[in-house]
Amino acid sequence: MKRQTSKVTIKEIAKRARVGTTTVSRVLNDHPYVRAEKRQRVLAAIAELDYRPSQTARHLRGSPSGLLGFLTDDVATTPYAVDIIRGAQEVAWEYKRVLLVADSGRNRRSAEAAVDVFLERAVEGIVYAAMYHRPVELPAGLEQIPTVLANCFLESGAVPAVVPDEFDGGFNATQALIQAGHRRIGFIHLWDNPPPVPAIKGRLRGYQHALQQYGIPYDEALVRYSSQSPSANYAHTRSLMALPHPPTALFCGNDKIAMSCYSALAELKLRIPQDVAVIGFDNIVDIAAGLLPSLTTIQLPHYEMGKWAVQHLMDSSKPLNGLEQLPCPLVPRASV
Amino acid sequence: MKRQTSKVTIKEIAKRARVGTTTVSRVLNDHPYVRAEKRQRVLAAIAELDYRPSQTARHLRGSPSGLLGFLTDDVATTPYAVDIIRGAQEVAWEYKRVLLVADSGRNRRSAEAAVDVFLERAVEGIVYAAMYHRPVELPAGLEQIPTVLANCFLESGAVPAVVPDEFDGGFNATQALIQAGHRRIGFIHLWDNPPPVPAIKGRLRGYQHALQQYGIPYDEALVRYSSQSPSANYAHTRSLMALPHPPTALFCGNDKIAMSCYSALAELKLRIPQDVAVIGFDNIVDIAAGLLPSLTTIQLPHYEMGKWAVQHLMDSSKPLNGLEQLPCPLVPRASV
DNA sequence: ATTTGCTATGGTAACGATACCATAAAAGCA
DNA sequence: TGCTTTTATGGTATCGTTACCATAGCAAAT
Repeated sequence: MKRQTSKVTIKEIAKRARVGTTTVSRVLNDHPYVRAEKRQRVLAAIAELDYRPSQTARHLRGSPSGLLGFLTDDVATTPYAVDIIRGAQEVAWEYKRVLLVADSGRNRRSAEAAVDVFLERAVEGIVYAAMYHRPVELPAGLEQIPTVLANCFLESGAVPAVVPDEFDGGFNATQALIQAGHRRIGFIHLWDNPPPVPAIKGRLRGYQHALQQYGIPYDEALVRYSSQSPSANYAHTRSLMALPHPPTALFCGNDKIAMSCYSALAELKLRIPQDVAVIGFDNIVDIAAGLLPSLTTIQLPHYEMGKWAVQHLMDSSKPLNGLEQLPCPLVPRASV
Repeated sequence: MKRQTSKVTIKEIAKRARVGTTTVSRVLNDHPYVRAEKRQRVLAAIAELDYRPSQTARHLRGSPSGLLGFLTDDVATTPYAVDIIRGAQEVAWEYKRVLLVADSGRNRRSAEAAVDVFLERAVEGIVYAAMYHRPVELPAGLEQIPTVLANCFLESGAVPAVVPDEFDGGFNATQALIQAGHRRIGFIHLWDNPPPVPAIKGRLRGYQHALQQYGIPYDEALVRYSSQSPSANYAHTRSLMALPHPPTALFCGNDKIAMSCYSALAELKLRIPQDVAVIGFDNIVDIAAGLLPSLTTIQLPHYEMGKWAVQHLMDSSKPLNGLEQLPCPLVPRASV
């Protein structure tokens, strides 16, 4: 019934059930060749003593450790990036694996320390996740062990990676606006981070491609690059709407920009979506569902990337490199 | 130099350094009584073969496992609740412990399965964290092992727990408004979740206590209970401002409510903070820093709760129960 | 010169679980 | 009946590490 800090071993089970340790082991791993009656006795002893086999001993004996390392660079840029962990955890669980998480905080040395810890504990694989989509360098030590990158990638492509398909997201957003009848679509884009951030190029290309596909000429005048400051976004919105031939729809590079957009439009007495349609990016639910009217936006596949990464680790058929791009679907709400 | 999947053991180090395994072990754990010259040889061998001691073997031999379990109920209500993990991870790291995370998803059975997994791996303690502040029931199995609750608590108080001091938050918010010169302070409060949610009672009591302390009578007419829908919050704001003697400041039960508040006030042509001051709760940075003007709000101590929980687990001087309430400080921005 | 006590070193038995081997009883087959 | 499988069982070595024990050289103390 009530155990103290139970450290019951297989030997005690064996003694209590009046069998050998081997028989207990056989019951645990349901091997054949155990008489039903003895199996019962063993099971009873296990229940009575609340015994659990030690994973440590099993692993030492040769079983896989059942551990996966999850390493992240923190810097919570967008809050839902943690969904990567959720996804990873979920698939790991299906494979009866547990996640060991460490947060290296963007520091090279401490990332390598974390990898070391993982290696000492014989993790079967490592997911290295970035909190926003970007190129990374691989911490030393990761070559020794199956690794998958999530929400980041190596310039060399030498390690399998899964990232959002920014192009797809940009395309979906723009297409949604076009299909709602808009032909003049403003684009307030991000322009904060250093150059090689894929979100920048991908989303813009998606925008352009959608326009092209629907035969709408690309008009440089409708595009703005925004620092992340709300007032800048506000100003961009006003400048777009002050155009001689203003847009009837705005594609915002992320939901925060869209939020500033809303206030600018409100001040201009322009109704959403009747006068101007707005679409965001990222699906920060607190923002998107909290705005009035609620914001149609694009979902980043954080959860899916987490799942994909672990799935890829566990699949024996593992191509040792490659870049998987996951779709960024539309989340329709009321602003289009 | 380049190892394959290195499974180098202490024996190989011993052989290569021409010493006994005991000597290698002594070097690893820097025990005395190893001649400097041999120590060098051992160190060299370790470096050459890229050897790392197996934590598994160490643990089997009797060392502590170095593992802490982190169990969460998911349901990401407020996105920054993950900061609990960050805090926990950070302190765990200081104590040279690693976090094993599992996400039971609010399901009793799977929570217990997760506890089982933790127990099999001999975690030294478990943090059970809820994603919003609420009373919980303890999954079976947790009695067997040191446990700390974070952002949740047991009605019985039988297990140590750390939660936000909602009263403190409500007080700080209200006090900030009072100190800015406001005497009529509206309060749009949460009223969604089932009764015993501590955020409700605590924040209201904090509000009332601040009023009382500054000699302002509590006026029932200034308080609204809001479902979480944006339109309801919008309506509440308008109803408050339509009062014969309207408030000059609004305390919103969370940042989402504040966001709706902003649009209602904008429509009423009321400027923030000149005409009406607004304060939020939760410090959802994306919202609070994204609004125009940026939103003064209250910080929930997610990060601190994570730290406190692990700290409490690791401290040998551990009272086996009690409820720690962590302060919810003001985050001043531009809306007051 | 003998005893004591430090420094230095390596052999070996655990830790808990399982694979392998040996054994033996029971069952199938000639 | 004798012989081969099949079923059932437990002893033991092993995984990698460290604690314990034994041994031995050498210096200081008697």
